[in-house]
Amino acid sequence: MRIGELAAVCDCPIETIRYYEKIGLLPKPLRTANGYRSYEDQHRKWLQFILHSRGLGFTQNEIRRLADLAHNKAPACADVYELLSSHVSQVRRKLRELKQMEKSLVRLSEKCEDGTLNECPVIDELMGR
Amino acid sequence: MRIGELAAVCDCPIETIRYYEKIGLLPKPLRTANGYRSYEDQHRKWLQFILHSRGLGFTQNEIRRLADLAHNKAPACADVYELLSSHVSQVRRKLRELKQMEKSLVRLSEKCEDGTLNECPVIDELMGR
DNA sequence: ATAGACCCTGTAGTTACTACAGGGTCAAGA
DNA sequence: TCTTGACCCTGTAGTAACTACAGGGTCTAT
Repeated sequence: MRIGELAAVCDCPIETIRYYEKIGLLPKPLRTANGYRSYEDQHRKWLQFILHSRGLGFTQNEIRRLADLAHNKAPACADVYELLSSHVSQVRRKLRELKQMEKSLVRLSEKCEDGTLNECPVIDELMGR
Repeated sequence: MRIGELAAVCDCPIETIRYYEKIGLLPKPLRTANGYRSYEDQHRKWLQFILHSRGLGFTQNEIRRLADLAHNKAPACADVYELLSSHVSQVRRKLRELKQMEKSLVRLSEKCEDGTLNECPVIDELMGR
C-alpha cells in the first residue's frame, strides 16, 4: 500500500503520516525500488491506534507511552489504566475550566443587552473593573 | 514602573510582557535614560485587559480585535457582542468535544477492571477493534 | 571593587502539525 | 516519442502562544 492509499483509508493527510514517521510514532515502512514508502496492513493498525488516541485527546508523548506498552508482549494493564485515568482527570480539569469560562462569558455578554448599547461595559470590565 | 514591578502587580512573567509588546498587543512604553521600559498605570490596565481576555480563552487575534474596539472612542457594542457570542459557541463546541472524550475514556477504562488484568483490551480497541 | 538584583536584545525550543519549494517516477494519451 | 498528470520524495519554514536561554549592560550596597 502506498502512502496515498493509507492516507485515504485512514482519512489522514499524507504529511501527517510522514510526520508521525519522522518523530518515531509510526514505524518506518519498507521502500520500493523507486523510494516510495510501502505499507503493510500492520501499519494501518498502528496509524489508526495513533489517530484514535489522538481523537481521545492524548498527547504525542502519551501516545508514545501507550504505543510502547502496546508493543510489549504482555502490556501491563495496570500501566495502561494509570495513563488512562490520569488523562481522564486532565480532561475533567479542562472541562471545569471551560465551564467556568462559559459562565463568565455569558455573564459578560448579558451586559451587552443584545448589542443595542452605544457604550460598552464589557470592555470596562475586562480592563479590570 | 519598571517591567519587574508590572510583572509582579499583574502576576505575569516578564518575558510574556515583552512578548506582548513585540507582537503589538501591548503598546510600547517610554524608556528611561538607561533603556529600561517605563510603564504608566494605563499599561497596567491594558495588560490586565489582555490577561483577563486570555483567561476567558480568547486567542491573541480576538484580543487584538477586542483591543481595537476598546481603543475606539465609541466602541460599537454590537461588534463586541458578536465577538463574545462567537467565542461562547466555540467554548461550547469544545465543551461538547471534551464531554464526548470523557465518556469514551471512561467506557474504555472500565474495560481495565481496575488494572488487575494481564491482557489489555484497551490497546486492542485503540488498534481499531 | 565587586557581588547581586535587575534590565536589555535576539534566538531557539515547545506541541502538533500544515504548507510549500523544488525535485523524481510512472502510466496513459496525442 | 513526447508530454501531461497524478503520484511520490526530501527538507525547510510557518502556525499559536509562549518559555528559556545566551550574552550582555546598569545600579545599589557592601
